[in-house]
Amino acid sequence: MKTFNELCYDLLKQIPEGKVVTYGDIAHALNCKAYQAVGNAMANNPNLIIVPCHRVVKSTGEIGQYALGVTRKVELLKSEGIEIDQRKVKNLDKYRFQFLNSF
DNA sequence: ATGTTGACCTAGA
DNA sequence: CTCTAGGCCAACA
Repeated sequence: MKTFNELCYDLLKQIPEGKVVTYGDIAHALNCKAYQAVGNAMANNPNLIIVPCHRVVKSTGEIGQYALGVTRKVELLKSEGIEIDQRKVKNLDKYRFQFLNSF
């Protein structure tokens, strides 16, 4: 049994380019409400290259945080074609990626 | 086993 | 819209 964090990384790896998700979405995909645990998984940041942690934002549309800094996170998101207003995602629902089967 | 922490969420004022 | 308070879950010391 992989840890909750590993599951989070798996889900993140499923996120395609130009798509973003919220911490709550990841938790919901795991049929749980461990929003904080998801954030903790990102904070652990085991594999920043393999896991696109930069595609995870808050439910309010704010960027949240990033290991390399919020600025770098915004740059990456904008590089993927996502419209961002300084520090908030404009059409979050438009770029929202919905996980299919988490089981 | 208990307590603290964290890249959070929701609701109420 | 902004601010405050409570809750929620897993990982770690």
